[in-house]
Amino acid sequence: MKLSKPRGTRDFLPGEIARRRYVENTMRDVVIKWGYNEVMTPTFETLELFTLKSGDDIIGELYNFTDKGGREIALRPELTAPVMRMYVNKLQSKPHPLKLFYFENCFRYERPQKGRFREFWQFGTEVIGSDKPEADAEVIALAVNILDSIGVKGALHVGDLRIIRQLLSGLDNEQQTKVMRYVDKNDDTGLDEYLEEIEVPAETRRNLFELISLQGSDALKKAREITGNIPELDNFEELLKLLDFYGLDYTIDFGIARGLDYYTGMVFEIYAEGLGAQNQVCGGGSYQLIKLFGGGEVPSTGFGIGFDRIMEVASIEPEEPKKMVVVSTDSTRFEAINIANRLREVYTTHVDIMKRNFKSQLSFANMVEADYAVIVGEREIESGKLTLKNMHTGEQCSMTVDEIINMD
RNA sequence: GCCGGGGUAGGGUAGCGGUUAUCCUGUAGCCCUGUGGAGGCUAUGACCCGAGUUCGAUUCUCGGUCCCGGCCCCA
Repeated sequence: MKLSKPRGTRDFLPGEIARRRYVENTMRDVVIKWGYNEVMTPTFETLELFTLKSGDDIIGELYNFTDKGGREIALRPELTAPVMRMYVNKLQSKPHPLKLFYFENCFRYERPQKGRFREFWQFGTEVIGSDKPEADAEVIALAVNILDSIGVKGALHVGDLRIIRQLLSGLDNEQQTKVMRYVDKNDDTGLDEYLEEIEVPAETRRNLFELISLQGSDALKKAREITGNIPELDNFEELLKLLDFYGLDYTIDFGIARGLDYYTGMVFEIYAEGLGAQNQVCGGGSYQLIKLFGGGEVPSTGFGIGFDRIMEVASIEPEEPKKMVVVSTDSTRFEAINIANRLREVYTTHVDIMKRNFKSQLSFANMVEADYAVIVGEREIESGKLTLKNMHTGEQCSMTVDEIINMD
């Protein structure tokens, strides 16, 4: 009987995982250069960590279970909450800003489809301790930089929830959240009905609809016409100046709500082409979670990149190291092992472990697309010079092991 | 959670109410223990699962499951 893997999970075969590691390492190099430090949190956490910010509704999307000690546990669906929990537990007394990054697998009980799996990988960063536009701008620039480094071009959309919130300041928190939810879903009809239901004045309603439809270059100006000169807009304008300075192309978009999440200020999303319905490859913003988790009033800002989606559109390929196959005869098998070990100082090297004959070993070299076959026969052992066969051209020459190791 | 389309060896496929289930490819071995890519031979290996209809189901029906795509939500 054949076993199958659970739904929404994947096996990564040799070539794929090599590509994934290469892209991962490229991204890693970028964030490290920007001064971010990697952190790692547990694969599972207490269920409460995730329900605290999102409510019990989120349980439907979680892999959760009761452990043998009766504890309610969930596999992490994302990493911002765990990292914030870790911060509150361990990092509050470190110098700020704290600049952290992570690359981990996450789990969500959802219907799998293109670019969506039940186990998926997120690459993300969190900056803790600054609510200044400089921090927001750096985080956005970093996200774009990372995508650039792996050859992904995306459309960057930037907004700020404080402006909508300002407009809705007459509503209580729960009502605001509900409004944001409709905005996030682009459900204009539902939104209108809800605003009607909670008796929002007609003018506010009009303004809200206008604000969330604002997109593009004159959006800021128009927003000012709607809300007046509020400090939130000054702040946003400062952010945009910084983004200009970073040389980023962006679209102002007050329609980004990320309403189900915990964002409170700047929000941004990056969309890539060629991914169908799941075209959002990066999402982030600034938020307040630390107080909720028992820490101080510390602002933070960050983003998550959907690594699996990135892999669909990343356009960089790893460089293969030179590959050698040591070919021996029955009488030189032991010497072949020694020689392979020497070659491994520099090259990826195979030696026969199937007791194959000479010809088959050469055939194997061909199959694995080796660059060179290093022939170790009795003649070579006697003369001390090995036969180096270039598998691409078929040319052969005699060289010592040391010469082969140093040939580049 | 909702709506479509699918599932035959490792990969790609043909077929059909009764076949030894087709072909290509892959892999392993041999022809061939000192020179790869070709060829020949051999081996390997499949009807997603369950129930129903039927004398008989891989084929028809239903349910499940998994994959693919869309909605929703997100990454």
